[in-house]
Amino acid sequence: MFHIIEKQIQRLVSGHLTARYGETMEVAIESPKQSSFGELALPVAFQLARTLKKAPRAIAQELAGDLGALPGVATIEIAGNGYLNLRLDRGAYGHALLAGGGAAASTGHKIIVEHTNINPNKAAHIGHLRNSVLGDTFVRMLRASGNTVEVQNYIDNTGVQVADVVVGFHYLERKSAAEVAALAAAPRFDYLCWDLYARVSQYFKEHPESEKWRAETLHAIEANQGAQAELAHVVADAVVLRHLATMRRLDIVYDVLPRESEILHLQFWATAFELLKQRGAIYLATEGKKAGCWVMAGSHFRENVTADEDDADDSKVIVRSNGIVTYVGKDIAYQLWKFGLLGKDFHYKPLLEEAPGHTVWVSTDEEQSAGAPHFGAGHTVYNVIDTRQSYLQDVVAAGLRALGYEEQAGRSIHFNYEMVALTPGTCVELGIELSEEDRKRAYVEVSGRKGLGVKADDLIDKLIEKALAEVEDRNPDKPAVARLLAATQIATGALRYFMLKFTRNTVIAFDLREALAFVGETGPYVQYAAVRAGKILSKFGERGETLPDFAAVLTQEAFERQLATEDLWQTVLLISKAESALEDALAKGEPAHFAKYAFQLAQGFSAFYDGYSVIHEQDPERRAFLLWVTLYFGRQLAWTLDILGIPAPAYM
RNA sequence: GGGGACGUAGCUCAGCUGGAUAGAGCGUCCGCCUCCUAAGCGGAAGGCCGGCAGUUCGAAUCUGCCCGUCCCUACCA
Repeated sequence: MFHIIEKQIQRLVSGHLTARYGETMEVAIESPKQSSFGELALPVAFQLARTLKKAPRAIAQELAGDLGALPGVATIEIAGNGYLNLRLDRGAYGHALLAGGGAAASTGHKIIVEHTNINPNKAAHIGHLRNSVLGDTFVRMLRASGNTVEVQNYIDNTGVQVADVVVGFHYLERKSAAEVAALAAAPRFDYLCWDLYARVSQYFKEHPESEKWRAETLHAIEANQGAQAELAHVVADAVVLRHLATMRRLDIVYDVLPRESEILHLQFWATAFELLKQRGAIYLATEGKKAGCWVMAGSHFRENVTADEDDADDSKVIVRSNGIVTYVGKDIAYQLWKFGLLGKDFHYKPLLEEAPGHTVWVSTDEEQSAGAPHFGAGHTVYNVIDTRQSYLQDVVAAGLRALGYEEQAGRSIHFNYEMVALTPGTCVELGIELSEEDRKRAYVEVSGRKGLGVKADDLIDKLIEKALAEVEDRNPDKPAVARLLAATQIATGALRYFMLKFTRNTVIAFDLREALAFVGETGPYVQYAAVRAGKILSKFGERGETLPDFAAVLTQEAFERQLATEDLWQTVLLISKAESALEDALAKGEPAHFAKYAFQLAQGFSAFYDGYSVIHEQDPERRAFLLWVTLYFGRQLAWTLDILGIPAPAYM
């Protein structure tokens, strides 16, 4: 509701400025520093001061006089050096809230969000969790504001990481595809791969000559022939299913899994390669370290480098001298497909039903796409990828530009975020051994290669265990199944909120104690507010009472009387800002901002809960009003939690 | 060497395109459950916003320089 008023005033004031001063400008609207100053603050007088060469306060005075009555606004005051502070007409505002507002309008463009993208060669860890939670929440935010969104989870099933685990099974363990398939059928095959991957990495370090196994394996995989290729399929397919299962524990699902194997087998890369060569985006290096490689010149993706300054050292290898394309090359082909620019499409087959009525599809090279939605061909593409890969993302975007797709390159957005690292303290707590130098660092990077990290499923298990103990303690009378469900929901809420509370460019120094916290600024705190609101209403029902006819009792005059109480007005105002908070967070591209709003909303309700006894209230009008606030809060918080992907438990 | 991010309370972090007395959580200390679940609420202490200069009516926010931390700069991704 608040955002509607905000926009309306913005429009009216902006129109007035154009008419009065001939100034066209975006009218900024802020919240006053103190709530006692009103609900909206306009610093326009400051903005105008420059061009009009007048004191801000004088301009503010003029504006206050000229603007006249604004709809929904009770008073306009001049404050400070020239602020215009507006107070809303509380009665009218409350009454409008009761009547309800409109839904978000659809934009019509398809937005593609690519996230998760975990190499299918080991278990998911907390770093991957940040990616998935960030991506999934952003998707929910986009959808809640009316966008059509397609969620893609790119599977690099032919890359070096999968190859390394295949090396482990084939050369070190000497296992056949059938034997590995049997292992893969057991629970948590991804954990087994986690250890093997670390072992292989260590083996390569100690026996550099054995790295030829990796090259052989990569060749076999790319050619899709031989035992290693078969093993790669077994490993990658099984681990992908494990990743999907892990993410589903956090209510994260996908629409389609485009796989690198199809990028190769369906000649996506070959097509892109031809395009890149034809348009001179890449060239064959003939001398130096990169002789024999197809490279992209540094001037394409680096600023401040002119073509004649181009240094072979700055160039990026797209195709290795042994003929194998790099990840970046394949990603350029993939990006082209995402925008519908490649002139080719995958075939698709249903992989599994992730939720009732929701099927996740996977790319395939065999024609069997019956019933598949039309994937790809997006208008805007968000790539949720950690910030360390900025360089590679720049190369990919440069690839699009070099092919003449300037607009699409601009709408290909690297939704970057910082890594999750471990504090040395947490490593000690988890029994992870650290080197001398690592121990001195503020934090150490999670590394799959070193097997250094906290596995996602382990963390979720821990959270559920802790939540269950609390739930059992508080709800001994509830059935075990229901308690487990509540504990699982609390764990999900705690984890998702934890991953979201940091802004994207903050390195999360993962602290186990903080991640396991259920008090303070946490998911469970927010969930608890929802539980309490629900409890008020269920207790009310248990007493055999029925809700009043709000429209009849809560007239505009009644709202005016009730909202004259300052803290109640602040509570209602806060509840009405959910849509506004979403818009703000989307504009900033910062899910953390929306998570923060959820927390503030819960804080507001907790104070309300403490300060007012709803069902024991004697005055009928006040009681109806308090009930309405409770209902309104419940509705807005449910909407907010849903967008954050945080479930609302029945009790806690 | 080049590119980028960061430095705000004891700790972990928010602070929007400059704006009114710099915020939150944790931790510490003090209060609050015969009353809708205390995973809660109220209060207190705690800050030269890394440093210096500049831009201006006004700077945590913008610019430059310095100090410190981190990431990237692979024929890994």
